[in-house]
Amino acid sequence: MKKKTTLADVAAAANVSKMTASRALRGAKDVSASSVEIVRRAAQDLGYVGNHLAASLSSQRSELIGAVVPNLSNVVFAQVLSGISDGIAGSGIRPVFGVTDYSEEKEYDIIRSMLSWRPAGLIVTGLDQAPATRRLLENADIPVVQIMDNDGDPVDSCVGFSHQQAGGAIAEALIEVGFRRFGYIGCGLELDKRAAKRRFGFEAALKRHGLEFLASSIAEGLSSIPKGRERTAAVLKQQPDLDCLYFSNDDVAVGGLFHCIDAGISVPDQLALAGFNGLDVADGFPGRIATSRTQRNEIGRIAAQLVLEAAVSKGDMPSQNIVFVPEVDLGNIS
Amino acid sequence: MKKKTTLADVAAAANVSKMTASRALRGAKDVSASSVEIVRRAAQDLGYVGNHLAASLSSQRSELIGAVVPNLSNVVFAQVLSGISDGIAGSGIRPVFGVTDYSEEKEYDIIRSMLSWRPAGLIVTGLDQAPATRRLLENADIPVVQIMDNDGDPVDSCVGFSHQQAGGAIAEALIEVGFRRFGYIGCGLELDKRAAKRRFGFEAALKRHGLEFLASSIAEGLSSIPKGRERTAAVLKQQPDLDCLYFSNDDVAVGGLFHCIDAGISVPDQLALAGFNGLDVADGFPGRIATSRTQRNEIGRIAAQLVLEAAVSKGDMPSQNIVFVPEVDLGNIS
DNA sequence: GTGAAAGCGCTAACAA
DNA sequence: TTGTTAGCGCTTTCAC
Repeated sequence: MKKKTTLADVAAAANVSKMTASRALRGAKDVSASSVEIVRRAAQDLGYVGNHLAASLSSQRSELIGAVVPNLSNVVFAQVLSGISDGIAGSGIRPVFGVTDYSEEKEYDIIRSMLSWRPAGLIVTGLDQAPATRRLLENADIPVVQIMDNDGDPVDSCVGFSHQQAGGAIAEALIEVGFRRFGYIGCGLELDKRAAKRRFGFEAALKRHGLEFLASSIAEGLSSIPKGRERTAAVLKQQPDLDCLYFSNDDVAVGGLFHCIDAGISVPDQLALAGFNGLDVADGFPGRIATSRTQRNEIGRIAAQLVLEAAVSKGDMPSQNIVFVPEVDLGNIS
Repeated sequence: MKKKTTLADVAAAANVSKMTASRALRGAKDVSASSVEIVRRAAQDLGYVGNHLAASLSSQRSELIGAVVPNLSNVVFAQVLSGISDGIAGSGIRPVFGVTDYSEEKEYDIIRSMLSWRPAGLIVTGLDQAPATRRLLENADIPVVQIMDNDGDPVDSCVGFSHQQAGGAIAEALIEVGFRRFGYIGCGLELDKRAAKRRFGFEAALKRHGLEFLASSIAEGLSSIPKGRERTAAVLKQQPDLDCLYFSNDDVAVGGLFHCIDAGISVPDQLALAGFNGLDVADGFPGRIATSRTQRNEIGRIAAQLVLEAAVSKGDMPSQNIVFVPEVDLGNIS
């Protein structure tokens, strides 16, 4: 391992002190243009790559931001990360990510491990962390932005939407256009608190109209197209006389759609399907599914910008609470 | 900002030296069980969160790994990140990601910025970096794993597959089952070198059989379902007499499928469609599209493990070259 | 505009 | 098994 060139090497090559070199490379103002020029050239010649570990340790502020999401095998949280990446573009800050797989233990470990990097801020999915995790966030003394939810009590800032309301809103819309015989199919509600909130909101809306789920199937584990397909078959076998099925998300709903296509059930005429997220792929289907479109990219971007602003203003920025409203899209239903 | 508790505080509280505290918390072996117990308890009581910046600076090895992908708005590279996350699970290493948007400049900046964190290793998508970027990687003196491609000359290790071969393989398969009148529709080949390699491989296979693309449309910018739809309409208008369309990936192909469904073109009887990636969502369609299934999760996982192994063996591990072969899936074609 | 000294919080290397 | 000393490479602070 050849010795890495350090700032001292650059300074020596440029015949200035380490401090001048440091200032020149960081673009500080109190340096003469000529020094900047000489130092820049020396750094270039030596192939100097700064050391953020040392810089952050010394300056007590790191240029890392943590992003915690429950999963990355479907596109939703990937788009959140994409938005975060956009939000910090040009700031020099690098995003560190962690995938919890919807596990509270993993979430705790990930957040703890991220905190040990003294990040400039943390973006965490959801408001329902375990108590120990919440304590970690509260004591972190850095900007924390919880995202993708709004039903609960944020630690600090929050950028999201109410899942309960989203479930209620699409239920109201579906009732409005005439559906009455509802069924529900979901995956992993024991882990995915937000999906559970949607179901709750949907069911509450049904109740307000004197309705209820006539059939319901909740599978364990991650949502997937095959699981949606299989459960749809099972539910329709048990209760064929439904006019609308609400799914925990679009993936599961697409599985339902595939079952209907196979089984010769016309969507939405014989049976309407409703999901959640507003995935692009669901848009062009012959039988469109209804959905609630969420602003995933935006949420990631804005959360990242909040962290940036809070980091700049060094603690004297009030917590923000930014609320999105997912847009109900009934697709080609009446 | 309340002063963070440091290792010294923990050591003081436990009545041992900083070194003993350090060793106890890291689970080093040369510490008595009683010391470990006392230090652990003290750390717990004080809510101590270690400082990886200081630890990494001091030990000259960081527990960060860089992952560079071209984009995160489709699921392919999200699954790569997911695989990386799996591959480093339990190691205490945290992944830092960067999104290049297929821009060589951004890629350079991201990699440079990642290197300044002195990561344990770097996982970079593709083999076709700009010369300056390649130099950066060559001089980085850390394990570098290039992924998702195998057509070219890796800097260090490589986990991927040949896009050229993948294009050739599906072409051969389609010719084998009788297709002769091929068209091509792609997006962003000017940026996505790997998509261009697939087209090249496909076209080379056609040539070997005395065939060629009878129509071709290459759109600029990111691939998307709407773009695939629109281009398919345009190509079929210009050259209706095709029996098979090859797309730059599954997203574009799904767009093509949507056009066919709209236009009443039976897939694959009247017109076969072939994409690339093997997205789950494409599986259940009424008219299945042909595709090449790539092992994205696996590739991410193995790349991460290579970095881990190389980091442990401190430089004396030879470069690896792990080759996957995407599996051709003709769907329900003949 | 520039530099010297001190120290960020930890660990390597050695000594006890 | 434990402690001491000396840094890791940078930035802060303050003097010039």
